[in-house]
Amino acid sequence: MVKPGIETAQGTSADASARQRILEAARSAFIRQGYHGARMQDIANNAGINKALLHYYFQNKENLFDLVFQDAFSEFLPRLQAILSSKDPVIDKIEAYLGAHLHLLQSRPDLPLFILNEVYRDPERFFTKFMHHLQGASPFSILLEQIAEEMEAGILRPMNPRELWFNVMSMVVFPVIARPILQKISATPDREYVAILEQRQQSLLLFIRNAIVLTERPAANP
Amino acid sequence: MVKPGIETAQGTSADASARQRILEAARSAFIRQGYHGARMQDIANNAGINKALLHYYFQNKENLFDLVFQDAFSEFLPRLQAILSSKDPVIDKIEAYLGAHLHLLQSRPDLPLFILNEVYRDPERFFTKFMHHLQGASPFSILLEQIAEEMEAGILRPMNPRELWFNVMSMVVFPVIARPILQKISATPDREYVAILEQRQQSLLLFIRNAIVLTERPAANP
DNA sequence: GCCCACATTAACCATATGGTTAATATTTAT
DNA sequence: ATAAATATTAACCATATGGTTAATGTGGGC
Repeated sequence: MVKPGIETAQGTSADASARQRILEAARSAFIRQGYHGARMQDIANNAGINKALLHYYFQNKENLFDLVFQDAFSEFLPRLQAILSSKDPVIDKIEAYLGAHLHLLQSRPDLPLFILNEVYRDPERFFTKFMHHLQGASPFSILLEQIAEEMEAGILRPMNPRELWFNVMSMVVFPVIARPILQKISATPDREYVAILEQRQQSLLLFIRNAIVLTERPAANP
Repeated sequence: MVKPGIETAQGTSADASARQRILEAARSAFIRQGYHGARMQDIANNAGINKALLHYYFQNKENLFDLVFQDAFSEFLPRLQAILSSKDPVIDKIEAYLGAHLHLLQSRPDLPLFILNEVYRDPERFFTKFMHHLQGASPFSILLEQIAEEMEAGILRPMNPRELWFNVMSMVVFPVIARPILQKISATPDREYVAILEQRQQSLLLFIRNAIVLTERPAANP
């Protein structure tokens, strides 16, 4: 009856099934109900196992949550950093970013709110536990410099580089997390909202390009 | 010992003090911790009263929450609707909207996440309980038509009117609710982030104008 | 066949939590 | 002054909740 140590990786193939089912149930619960809203009992039920087995594998709620969160979070930040680390011009990076992040959001639309809530629940904890690796000359700092350079070179309209990037991220993420409200107040049918999200890479790129590119201004779509 | 009926308004002036303190403590608790995270005991303590008095005035947690939420929500939606109902050109409406919403967010930066979470907690409940009044030819539908008209008139670049509006709202709200993350990954000092938010009405208007206005394209700031 | 490590469970436990009761203050109207 | 109405409290209560214990299964190596 020796308990496994603090969980870090997948575990052996033998326990993959139960352990995996627990993790999936936990993910679903935490993402949909938040940390406080999620119930260990529900997670156990949905995983088809006893509640004690939860603690056998994952010690306690917080630990289980951390694993789920770590998983979700690492699905988002590293991908973006990879894109931003290329040598392409800013507008190309933006295009790549739009594709990548919008694609991710298509399959995991609930991740952003999940992450935001955890940040607000305990900012200190979040930064020390999940963002400790992010510091120094991160891809973002590099991108900001690159934006500034292209502005001086007359390629991009002058503005605060940070704001430019905030704008881009905002337009990518917000329509997904605020979908229920936006859809309601704009009286948009489900189908049209889906259609908008699906072709958003193009329309957003156009919007952004018009907003920021100085030379070679393309007209709108036909 | 007659209990008050379901709470609707302020109550008499006599009980304003205790009742008001409770409401403020509740608002603080719910907004910061969410519905599930907030504790009735904490609310009572912070209001400096007994827990039983909570139920004397507000029956139960859900009811208390609803009052707080109703309050918060009505601080946001009606204001916007008022702005959108004017007869001004789209770009002017956008400017007014930017000013109003950014100003509101300056003083209540935690409202959006609060609202979003409630929507996700129980969408049905949210729509039936708090958005029942919103239907038919709402200010938003009218705005969308107006946008479409100005596009046909060659004033605005052609695009999906809904998307245009989603973009505007996104860029207003998201940098506020995602501030902790955005600030961290972009390594922005507190002071600069505040500065950005404070002058955002101008920079955003410029950004949006460049993105959507066809004729009379102003250059960037000097 | 049997030991041993791992997996799984039923039954518990302590506490937190939303909510109630019945009694006591305090204010208000007459 | 006094009675009615309102405000406020201490003590409870039922249940939900995260977590533990001790026993039982179960599969593989020898």
